[in-house]
Amino acid sequence: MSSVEIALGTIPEISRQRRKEARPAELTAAALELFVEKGFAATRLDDVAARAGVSKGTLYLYFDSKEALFKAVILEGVVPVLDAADSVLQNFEGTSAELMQQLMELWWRLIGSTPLGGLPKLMISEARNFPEVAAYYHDAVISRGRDLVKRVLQRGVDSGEFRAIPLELAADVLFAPMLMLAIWRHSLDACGVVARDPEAYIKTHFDLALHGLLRDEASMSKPEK
Amino acid sequence: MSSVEIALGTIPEISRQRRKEARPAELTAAALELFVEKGFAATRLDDVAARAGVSKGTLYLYFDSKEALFKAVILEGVVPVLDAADSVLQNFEGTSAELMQQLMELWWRLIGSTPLGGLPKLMISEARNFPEVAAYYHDAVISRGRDLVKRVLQRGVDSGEFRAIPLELAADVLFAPMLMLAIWRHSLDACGVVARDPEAYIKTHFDLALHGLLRDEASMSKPEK
DNA sequence: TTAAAGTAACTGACCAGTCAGTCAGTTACT
DNA sequence: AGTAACTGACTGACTGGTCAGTTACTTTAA
Repeated sequence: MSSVEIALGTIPEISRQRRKEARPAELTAAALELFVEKGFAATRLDDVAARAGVSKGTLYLYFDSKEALFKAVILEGVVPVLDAADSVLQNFEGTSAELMQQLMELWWRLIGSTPLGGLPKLMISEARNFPEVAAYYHDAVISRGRDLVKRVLQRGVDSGEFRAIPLELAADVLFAPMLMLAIWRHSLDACGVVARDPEAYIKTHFDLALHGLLRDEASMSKPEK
Repeated sequence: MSSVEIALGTIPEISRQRRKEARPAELTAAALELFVEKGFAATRLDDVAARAGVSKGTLYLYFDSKEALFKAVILEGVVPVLDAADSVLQNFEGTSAELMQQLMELWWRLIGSTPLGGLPKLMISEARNFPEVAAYYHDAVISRGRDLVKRVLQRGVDSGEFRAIPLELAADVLFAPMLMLAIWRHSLDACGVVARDPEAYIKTHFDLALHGLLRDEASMSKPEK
């Protein structure tokens, strides 16, 4: 009966006032985890609330509907970080290859390896069920990210470091392995399959992106031997 | 009242006997489309049945449960094609670069651009909800596909055409852009966003995979100018 | 200092709609 | 006449969303 000794929350020593400010973020964090794990439709709001340490009723104090919660998860997850990359690009001094490596590692550290790394999987899974959110995500994240990569490539081409390649297409091609790394992590890798080592994967990707597979260009034009 | 003039199926002129054989495939085809579009949980069996031109009751004559239908969709989609690639590899005469290009185009023609191209998205979305199916898919498709790519790479390395690279990682990295191409097609590309041109995308990927970004290797060691 | 009144945050039982799964009955073929 | 294929109304479990009631804290006043 007495609920005194049952179910102490994880962070009980905070006043309700202060907690109110933290609640939306706690709820969206819980929702992100569960949406990524189970998908939007298969996630129960009771579970989201429970994981955030509140009841379902409380969830509805902060979000009007399940769909509103979904949108909040995306919008909140979208805001940060992309600016950080922007300023790295602006102020960078070294070669474009180095810049590229830096950005790849930055992305993995700040997004890929964090809970935010689940967003690509989530957005891919649900895009067709939430076209407006998908459109927003496309404009706010994908276009911007692609632009960033394109600018790095352009920088390399301008300096003569990179070959001339179709920027738009190359940007997508070069970012795909990073996306897949994050996606694996939240899908098949999460069910017992032996996962890749992210560092080594990124290193290999970077190496291939720069040098390609061929041993040397000469052997292409000259007959072998 | 009379259902005579309502809702003629698409292929009405076939006897029930003969239809019975085709039903499972018709149902899994309809289910694949809807699972890929909406996800497993959000897909209604009434809709699957309707799209296949039957009632829900009929669906249950062929599949025991929604989950059984899901498994059938995956298992059926998995069986074909991979063998075709195998034999191409065995009998190929040209350079490994040519072989790689052939296989990439083959994959896109037979899988990526067909309804089967939805499987990666579906499997990624649902892997954690169906770990056993994911494990099967991993063994039957992913491992085998990865092996195939590894063998192509090995062939190139052995002949001196390719540099020595970590096979396992490189295989994943090089296949990622192809997977993403198929995934885009069934997620964000399907909601109004301007889609890439697959041919051009694959061409760029192939070019980058072979030659990399750098203009020439020499410029790496020598100072520029 | 304490107690009473006030209020914002929170709860969980409940309701209404949905959908996987069933089965008695119908239809088309032999 | 017999039967295999098929139908669609039905049910029971589940879950998104609501709201009357409870709890934890603050303010007022004696």
